[in-house]
Amino acid sequence: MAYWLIKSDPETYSFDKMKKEKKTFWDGVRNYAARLHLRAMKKGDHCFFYESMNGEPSIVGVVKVAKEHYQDPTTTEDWSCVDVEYSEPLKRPVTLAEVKANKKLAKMALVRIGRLSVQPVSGEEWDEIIKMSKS
DNA sequence: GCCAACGTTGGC
DNA sequence: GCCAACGTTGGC
Repeated sequence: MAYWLIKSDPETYSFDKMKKEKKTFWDGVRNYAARLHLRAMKKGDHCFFYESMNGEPSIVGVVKVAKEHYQDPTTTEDWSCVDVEYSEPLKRPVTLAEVKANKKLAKMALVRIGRLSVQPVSGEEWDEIIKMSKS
């Protein structure tokens, strides 16, 4: 079981929309590092859903990988997408500011390489963020 | 709306 | 194959 973090601009695709639709395909990744991570995802892996650029950037919920990577249907070029399904919201959102303020999370890709739209999360980081969301 | 950081492109 | 320049992203 691996953990990931996927970012979305809520104007494009919000967690609320995800909740209503239950499932979506995660397309539009046009970055080699992100593509590498997409292709490493396995069915059943858990992902944090991160919303950027709308008020306070935050991790808002959890989704699961429903289908492993396949050709992104929105392009004929060599890009991948995956299917993800709604799992559960966090008890409360964990903001980027909180992640940055937590020393245990200083190594997270979210902090170090903010622009990466699909990134791996370690088990420790996952647990820590879940813990923060419950406090 | 500005600016910093990163990724990509293209010239050499 | 390196590196500078440019474009884009995203936080503030």
